[in-house]
Amino acid sequence: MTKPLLVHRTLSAAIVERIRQDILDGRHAPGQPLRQDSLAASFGVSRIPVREALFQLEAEGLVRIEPHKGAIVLGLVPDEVDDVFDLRLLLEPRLLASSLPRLTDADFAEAQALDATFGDAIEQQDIARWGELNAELHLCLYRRATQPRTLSIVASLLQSSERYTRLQLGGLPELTRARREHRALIKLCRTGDSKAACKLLTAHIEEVRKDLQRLFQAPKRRARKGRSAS
Amino acid sequence: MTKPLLVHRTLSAAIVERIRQDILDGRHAPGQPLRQDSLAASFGVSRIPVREALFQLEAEGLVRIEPHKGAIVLGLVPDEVDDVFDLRLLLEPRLLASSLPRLTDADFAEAQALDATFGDAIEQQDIARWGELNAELHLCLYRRATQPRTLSIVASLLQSSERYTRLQLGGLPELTRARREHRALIKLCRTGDSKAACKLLTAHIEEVRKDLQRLFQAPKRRARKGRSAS
DNA sequence: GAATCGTACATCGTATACAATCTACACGCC
DNA sequence: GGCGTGTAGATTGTATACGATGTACGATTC
Repeated sequence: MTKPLLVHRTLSAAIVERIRQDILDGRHAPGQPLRQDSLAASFGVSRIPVREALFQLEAEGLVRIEPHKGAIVLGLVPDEVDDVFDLRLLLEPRLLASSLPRLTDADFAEAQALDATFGDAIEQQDIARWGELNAELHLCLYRRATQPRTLSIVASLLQSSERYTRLQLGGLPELTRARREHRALIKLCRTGDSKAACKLLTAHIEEVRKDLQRLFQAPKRRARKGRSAS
Repeated sequence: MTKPLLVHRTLSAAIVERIRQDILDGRHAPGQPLRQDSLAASFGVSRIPVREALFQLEAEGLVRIEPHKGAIVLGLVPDEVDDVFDLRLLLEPRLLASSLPRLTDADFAEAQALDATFGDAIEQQDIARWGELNAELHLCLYRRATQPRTLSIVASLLQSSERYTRLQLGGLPELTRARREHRALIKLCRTGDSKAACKLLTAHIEEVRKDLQRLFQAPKRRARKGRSAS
């Protein structure tokens, strides 16, 4: 499996993951300060690896650190949601077009395996899992692209998306639709029809965005603290 | 001004800047390992702030850290140069179009001030300076855009560009042309003609890219170590 | 009573010390 | 001779300890 959990090379890396999950799952609310001492105590480690973890999370855009004051969890800004999905629509088809001709059978096999695991995660309601599986699946299809910078940007956009999409955790119909689209996408990629595949990919991302927009408008308002204009 | 220089809130932040400059200026060659001990000794500090600086530089894409092995300076991959400029061409006009209608007189004044400083830096051959001034100038024009994520991505792309363009340090004609284009761009932005401004911006970025391509082909080959396929 | 100052506490930043891991080279075995 | 093994040195990772900075709150002054 992709979750050995014990094979983190360093404590810092393990703690990054723990805190990241806690933020994504909402166990640390936006605006909430993350005290080094209390985190260190809760993990049973010293503050050093906690500090390094917080720095990494700041680079990922999940927290903001102010010198001598501490780290606070950043909130979800509606502007940013739009921006992230605009960027995905702009960049992912480009990546796919570049990567598709170079994809190997092994790549397709891996994509299908990820899709299968994705299906399992849906059945088991494993919310924490299907978000990252979705990201892995997308990245798997882009991996042969010759655009390393775009690739790393998209990886980070996918992770941000995960944070948003995790809000709609229960959405069974959306998930099964997403999976259907994934399977169709993989199939199309195998045929090598780049144009059609990009089109489908675009539609797929649009659908997810629409799901999210519906979610942002319909239910109760969410907190918007934790991020000032910079 | 935007260069307080002395008021780094922490040692880590100051060291980030020092090491970054050393890499950009080529004092640390690609592929070269950065030992925590020796860096700490050369700055007269302990390894803790050095470690934190290295983590930040990894997030910026200047070094790669392998657990228990250390940090090495990343090299310039030709693929990435293309990628970075493609992304700039894709994203910067979008930002400008969004920001332009909201730009204030103060913003324009600041842009012109930056341009003037840029001119001074050219005269004084202050290579370390004009790269970041160029970035500040571009960002100044984009600052009112409602796309926070794109903004931070472009900021990082501009910094990467700086690394490339710094190779051609001597290029007086390229620099004066760049400055001319900047002034024209600011003027156009003042008129509010978004379409024309974006067109000029695109041409401007294209020109810089061409300068760089010329540089990559003409002179001797550069080292390409320090980055493995990931 | 409002404002300023100052002190105590909480929290962060950095130095020092120790433990864990990696690398290189010598040794022994097949 | 090739190849695994093991040990010493180098380097990184983490814990503990101390100093610096920020914040809250009460005292003092006008």
